[in-house]
Amino acid sequence: MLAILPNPTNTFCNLPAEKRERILAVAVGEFAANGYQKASLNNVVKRSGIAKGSLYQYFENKEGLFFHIFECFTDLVKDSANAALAEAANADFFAQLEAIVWAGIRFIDTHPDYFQIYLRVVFEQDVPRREELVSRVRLFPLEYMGPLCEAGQRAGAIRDDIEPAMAVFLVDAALERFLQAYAKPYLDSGLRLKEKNEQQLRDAVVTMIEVLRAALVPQGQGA
Amino acid sequence: MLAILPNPTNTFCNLPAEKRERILAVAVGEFAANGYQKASLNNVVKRSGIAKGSLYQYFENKEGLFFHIFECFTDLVKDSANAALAEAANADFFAQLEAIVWAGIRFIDTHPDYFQIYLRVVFEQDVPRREELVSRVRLFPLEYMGPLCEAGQRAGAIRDDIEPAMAVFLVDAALERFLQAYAKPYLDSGLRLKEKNEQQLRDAVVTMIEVLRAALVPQGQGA
DNA sequence: CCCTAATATGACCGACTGGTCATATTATGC
DNA sequence: GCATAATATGACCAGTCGGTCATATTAGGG
Repeated sequence: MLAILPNPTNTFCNLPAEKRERILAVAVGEFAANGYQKASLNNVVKRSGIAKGSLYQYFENKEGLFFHIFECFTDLVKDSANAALAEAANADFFAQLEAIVWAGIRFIDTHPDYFQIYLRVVFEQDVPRREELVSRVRLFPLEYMGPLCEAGQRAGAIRDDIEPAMAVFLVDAALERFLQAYAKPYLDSGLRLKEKNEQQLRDAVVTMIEVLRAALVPQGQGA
Repeated sequence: MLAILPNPTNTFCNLPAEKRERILAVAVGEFAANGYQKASLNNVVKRSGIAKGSLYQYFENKEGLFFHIFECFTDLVKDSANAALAEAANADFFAQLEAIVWAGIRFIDTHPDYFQIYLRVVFEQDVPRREELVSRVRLFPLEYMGPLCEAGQRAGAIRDDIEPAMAVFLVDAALERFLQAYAKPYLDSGLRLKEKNEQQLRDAVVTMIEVLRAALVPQGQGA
């Protein structure tokens, strides 16, 4: 399924860690700030203090650099989600959703530039192999949530009069938009997540999960 | 509140309608296909068969052209939403939501390029005065939905144990994402909206509204 | 018909882009 | 210490961009 992305050269991999990470950090910042097309390799080499030619000994071209960054991002996402789900493995469906939301919030706090790059990939058209990149990230929560919803329906925890796809859609929309709102205040429809303190944020998450539970639990079966 | 956007020149407004609309259509296509930054005015003049200098007699610069296009877009959106709400003025909250969704679907079918430009403005960082532009479009449904939710709570049609902001957030997230999914199949989490026929699409809309109703109606008060 | 004002034109500008390559520097094995 | 391979360098390239401007064309009023 997943086509292979070009790797950095050995020369890059053998670089001292400090230099390697400095270049990567500068490049991540540049792509986050400007998007794929407008990101300038001249800026990257200038700000990371290396020569233009060196960059082309580390990566095949602009795409190669970008794909490597995106691969780092997907690795970080997978680690983050797996850790969250491991902790909530035995909890019920909605508790697992809550764990996913918190993992997302922590991810955005820790790696805002990577999340910004992800948003750009999702919504810009001129990113090379965009749909393939998006699917690499989205496949994970979707493939996880689909079976979970179906299991919930079989167990009677989720109403069975709606398609599983619709349940997944609504949950996915709410969760993804919640994280977008957290990262981009002008998307939060008045929730003002970024102005909330820890406790208020916690309340907002709990409330959202509670409303989703009401939407998906069999009718007449209150919270 | 709303700062003034630069207008096209009189020269542009006095152009024969055919020529004016041809230029506009080409420019809309260019911005939709490439986003603000990568959109090429050289392409616009080439494809619309006018001289480079003429474009700069019609608009102050690239921003001026883009702002004019966005203003056309917001006018179309307002007309579309107002027409939908006028028809559903006396219906209940959820019927009005359904009308909004259908207006959105029709808008995307009729003006796919404009919708694409809107998505770009929302999720790209390098669009001039982006947040102001986004708020011009989002203000409308949000200012409309907020009071409607509060009225619903006072009338007992919407549960009053959640903040109105959270109700608005969830509804807005579901509706907006539904339209995004309709416009961009890789965002639809498996709903496969674009593969549905008219009747199946209608069912999907009804189901989504039904699920939202379950989420927001007072507990124990079934559909 | 002519003069003026409005409009149309495209060659041209400086800035910047992703990418190349001959050359310089450093590391390695003997 | 020397030859060879690996790495680092930045001047340079062709192409594109948004934007300008002197000049050509057209339109309108007297």
